[in-house]
Amino acid sequence: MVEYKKRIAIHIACGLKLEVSLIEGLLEMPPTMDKGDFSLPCFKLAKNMGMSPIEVASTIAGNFLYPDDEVKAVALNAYVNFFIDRTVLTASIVSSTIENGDAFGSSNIHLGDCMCIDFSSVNIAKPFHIGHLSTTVIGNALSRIYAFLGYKVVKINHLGDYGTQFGKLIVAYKKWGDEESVKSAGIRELTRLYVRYHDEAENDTSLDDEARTWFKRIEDGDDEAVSLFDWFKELTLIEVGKVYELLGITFDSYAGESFYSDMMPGIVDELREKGLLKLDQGASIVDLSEYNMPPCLILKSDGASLYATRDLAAAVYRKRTYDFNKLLYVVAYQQELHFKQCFKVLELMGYDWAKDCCHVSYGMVSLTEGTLSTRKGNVAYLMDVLNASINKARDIIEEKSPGLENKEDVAKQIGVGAVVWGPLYNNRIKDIVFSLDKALNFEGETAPYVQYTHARCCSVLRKTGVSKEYFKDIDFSVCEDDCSYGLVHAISAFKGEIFEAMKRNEPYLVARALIGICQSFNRFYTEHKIVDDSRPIEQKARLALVLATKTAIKNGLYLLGISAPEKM
RNA sequence: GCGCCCAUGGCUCAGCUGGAUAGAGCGUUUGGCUACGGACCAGAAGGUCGGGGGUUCGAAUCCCUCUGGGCGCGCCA
Repeated sequence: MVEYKKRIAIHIACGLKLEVSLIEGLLEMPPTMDKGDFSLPCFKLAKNMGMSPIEVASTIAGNFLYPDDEVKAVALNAYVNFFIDRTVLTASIVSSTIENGDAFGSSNIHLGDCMCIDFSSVNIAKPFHIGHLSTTVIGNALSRIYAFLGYKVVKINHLGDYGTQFGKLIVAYKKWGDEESVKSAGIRELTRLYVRYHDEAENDTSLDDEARTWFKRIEDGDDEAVSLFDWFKELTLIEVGKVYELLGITFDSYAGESFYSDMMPGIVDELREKGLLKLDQGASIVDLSEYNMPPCLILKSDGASLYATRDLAAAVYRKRTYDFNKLLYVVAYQQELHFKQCFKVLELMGYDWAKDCCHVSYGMVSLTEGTLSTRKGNVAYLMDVLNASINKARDIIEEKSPGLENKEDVAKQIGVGAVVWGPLYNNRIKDIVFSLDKALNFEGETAPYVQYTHARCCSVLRKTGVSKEYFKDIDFSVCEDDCSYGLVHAISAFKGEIFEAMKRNEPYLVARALIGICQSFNRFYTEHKIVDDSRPIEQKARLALVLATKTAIKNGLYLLGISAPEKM
């Protein structure tokens, strides 16, 4: 498709003696299929050539010649519409899809490049709730998309395992908790303790002093403090590990905030040596007023490091360790200023790779009851949501496919897919008001719909039992109808959307491309009889289309981190 | 107060560097299983693209302004 655009542009440009790139930039996708595969609006050219747009269009169309008549030009008002030979294009796209199989849509243009991605970043002793869903699934999808385009990807779970909050937790545990309850209820018990701490601390300020002391003891390596903290950390990792396993997500590194704590003095020294550090109201800052930003706080007046200090240390460490070409932070938009400041400081430190750092921000998640808050106990645990969805999937399977052999696995694949779909289907920046009903929707533009379409393709292919050998010498001229050709277009668009998704760090482009393929396919499916022994030519061509569709859907779901069951 | 972001049918959202009648899904409504999976498909109703200016042959898209909402703005992360 892209190749055709280029070639069409060359033919036009040569005829008019103009730059190819100019014409290529003007070529666009027509709004409807009856206007062809590409179109050229002639308004701008008309200005250059001193003719009316309509005259230009008919001139270009009249002079347009393409070898073997493979592409035809038709003038329509001020536009020239180009029609590619449907049989030729279908053959090219379908056969390349089938040949490439699992690699269809992939590329090696970024081979040798490295991308580090900081996402999910769970907090120790806090539950994995729906507020973490976006960073987790968007980060996972981007990891796969980049890897698909050749990148070596390093997935980092930047654990929130540092701060006074852990002192608070220890205080709460020692006052109101016990080993047994924590062992049996895990994070939920820790959360209960944490919430209680905040309730009690409202009337008792001495608690905060105790908390600070306990945190200091963690930092100083005090045995009791450290072993409690390590225990909480272990419990957390076991529990979130269950969610990651269900989601099929793995990490290459769990280096969290505490991991960088001993690198902090080095960063502070470096900032000082480079003359960036300034004392202000007792705190050490990097002044960014010149760049129209508030100062970046490096050290508190008591000398303790801050959030930004650790992120600077982490970035430097990652560059040194992985030598990335790109470092993505999948973090909510609330922290936009923080990252802008960090990246600017890195730049001022003389690191030209600061330009490779990118904050991939996304919208806030709230419940209909209001903002999520662990402290206020207003949470929806991700595991609960996933289980509700899996249960629903199981019920539907019992009803519709009682004979399915691996029901439980499939219920998980579909249930998880439905929940994960939400943040992957819309522009990242949109805020989300979480609704269980919507998360558990299995109809329309949803993951189960895509999975269903995939299973349908598999079913047809299974029924005919054809092998790879069967797909030779296919006559695609029987697939020239709008419905079939629309499907070909949808499959063809998929490849480009993967690239665009990487460029914009927007997985939803892949998800939307998938929906497009599914809608076209289901239309095709109801309009055409695919399996038909009496018409072997049609059957072969259509089955090839089915196989190509299946391949594209499978790869697309993979990129989004969603399973593609063959039966459901 | 300053800065960033958002605003498209009842709801949730697409709309590529400005281009041909603004597209989907949900919901509402009318139809379609004696072909290969109805978790599906076809049709209908429903939009002054938040308001107002401007640039342009052409604006949902770019600029200005107003309104409404979200987020951020020094010792939390």
